[in-house]
Amino acid sequence: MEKNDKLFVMRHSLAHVLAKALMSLHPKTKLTIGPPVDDGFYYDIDFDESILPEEFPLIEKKMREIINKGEKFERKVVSRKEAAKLFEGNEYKEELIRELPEGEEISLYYLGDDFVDLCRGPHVNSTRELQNAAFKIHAVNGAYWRGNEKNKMLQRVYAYGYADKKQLAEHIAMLEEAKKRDHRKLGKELGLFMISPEGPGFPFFLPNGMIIKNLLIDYWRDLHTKAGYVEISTPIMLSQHLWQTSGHWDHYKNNMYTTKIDDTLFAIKPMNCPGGILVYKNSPHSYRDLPMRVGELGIVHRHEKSGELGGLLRVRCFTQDDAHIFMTPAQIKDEIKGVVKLINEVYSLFGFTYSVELSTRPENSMGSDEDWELATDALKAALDDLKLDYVINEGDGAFYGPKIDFHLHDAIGRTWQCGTIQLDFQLPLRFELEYTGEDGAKHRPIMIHRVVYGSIERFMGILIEHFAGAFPVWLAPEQVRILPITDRANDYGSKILDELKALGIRASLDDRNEKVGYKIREAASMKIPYQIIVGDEEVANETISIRGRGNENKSGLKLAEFVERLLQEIKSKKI
RNA sequence: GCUGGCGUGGCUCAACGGUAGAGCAGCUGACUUGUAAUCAGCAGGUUGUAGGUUCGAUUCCUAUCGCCAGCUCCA
Repeated sequence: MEKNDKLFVMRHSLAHVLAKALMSLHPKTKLTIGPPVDDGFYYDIDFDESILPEEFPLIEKKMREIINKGEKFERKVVSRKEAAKLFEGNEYKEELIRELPEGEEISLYYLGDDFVDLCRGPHVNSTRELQNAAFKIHAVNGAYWRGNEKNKMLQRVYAYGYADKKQLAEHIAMLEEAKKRDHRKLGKELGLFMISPEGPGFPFFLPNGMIIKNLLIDYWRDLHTKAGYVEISTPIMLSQHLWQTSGHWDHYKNNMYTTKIDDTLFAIKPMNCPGGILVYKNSPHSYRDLPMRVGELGIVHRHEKSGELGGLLRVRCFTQDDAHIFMTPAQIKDEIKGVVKLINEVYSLFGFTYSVELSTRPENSMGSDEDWELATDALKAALDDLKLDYVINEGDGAFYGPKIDFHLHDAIGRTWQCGTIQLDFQLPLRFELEYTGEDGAKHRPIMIHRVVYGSIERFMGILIEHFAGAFPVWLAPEQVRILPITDRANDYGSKILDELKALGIRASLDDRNEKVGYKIREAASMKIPYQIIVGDEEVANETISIRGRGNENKSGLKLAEFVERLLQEIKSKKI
């Protein structure tokens, strides 16, 4: 949504209508801000009583009344003094006015003669232009003033907002559809994973989910071996001393689980890097060894706040498909490009669309300005070289360096950081890493921390929603199910099963005494890519009938023909 | 962690101050079936947990745990 385009202006105007409606229903409300968002608009208010969902229709009715009156939006430029006087007693607006840069015009927008808001605009001329607009208040949530958890929590009233009823209905229908592909629901239905109340945020992989996880890992290993990576494994728990050296103790302690062994404090690793660094330090290195690309499927634990957990997308224990690259400064750009290409290859394989963000230095960080600048520039240069579109996320980097993040979308359009490439000058310094250069002198290597999947858990969550549980054949926990029509075909089915299994195909035989319709229904609801149906006819002719996802229906096939096609699909990782 | 909502058998849902009900799944039996649910029977919960109010609580109140949405934070 472009700023100032029609939809944006409409939503923004509706936000003012919402504010006016809220003010008229609750005169003690203090208005703060109310911008348009991707699917509508919201308004943040400070009001002592809770706005409850029961009230939504009432608010909507009030909004409709305002719209039907055809009230005018009128812009008025005022002095700082006048603005301050007008909003006296509203500390939020006072703060906003105070922070407006000297010399900037302060504009107000009146809506009718009894409502005014501090606003840059633009707006429609009259609410008459909103006659066709369709909106629906759908939530009220807490939100900190200016997004800072130290500030007061306000009430954010959210509404969907579209140009007309049809578009609104489509959006709501889309959300309903999206619920069906929620990975938590599918994870349960398809037997992929579970999370027990005995371990909030600690996912269990069930047999079907484990098949997918292992396949993702197999693919990852293959890809990385080809890309010149080696693999290590480092301990899940290491001494406090190590985390003090790495800086995690100062910057990340609140998220770390610790335990005492004898008299020494240990921490369960929240990140794999310090372990990887100990491996690097285990032996001397020459410039000839660099770049060294060292991968690790590391299980990390982080104490995320309880309210932040959600399915597989945000957990407290996850497997990072991590790797650390140790290199010379001259190698930075090529290495970053190499990783970007790797990530792109993987995401393309699954048909994901993703967005790229470059995150810069956060407040609570370590290292010198020069290093940060150098690192940030190197990341930018690599992205520019590859001509990738990206947005800059100011202050969102890791405490040890800037990063490039790759964001994937879930079913309801939320984005989740998965892949990330982080450049790090700090840890090599703290751990005094070195290599011997061509000149015979010691030099300090630079590190890249990078993940492709991000975490296998989160990636799988996205994957489940992306495919709505209907995984590509190469990933499907069960690839083929054989359904005999009567028990006269059971032996034939069993023979087919043996042949498929011998080829490494994940197949099963449903020889229960049920009608074929029942078996089909069950196999289809498990989203199994192919069903082989065999009855008297197939037994007599030594053929098979297949049912593929997507209504494919063929009979009189030879098993060999089908197998050939199946193996091809698996090998090519067709989606 | 914060704000709001929710928490009934494996799953989906009903009842809502007066001894918890259905469908699916499960088990048993019958049926041998041709492309998305064959029929019958049986079994299964004291309503997240702990208190409280009440003659009586799944239903009301308090605390607590968990889940969901959003905020904050993050792979």
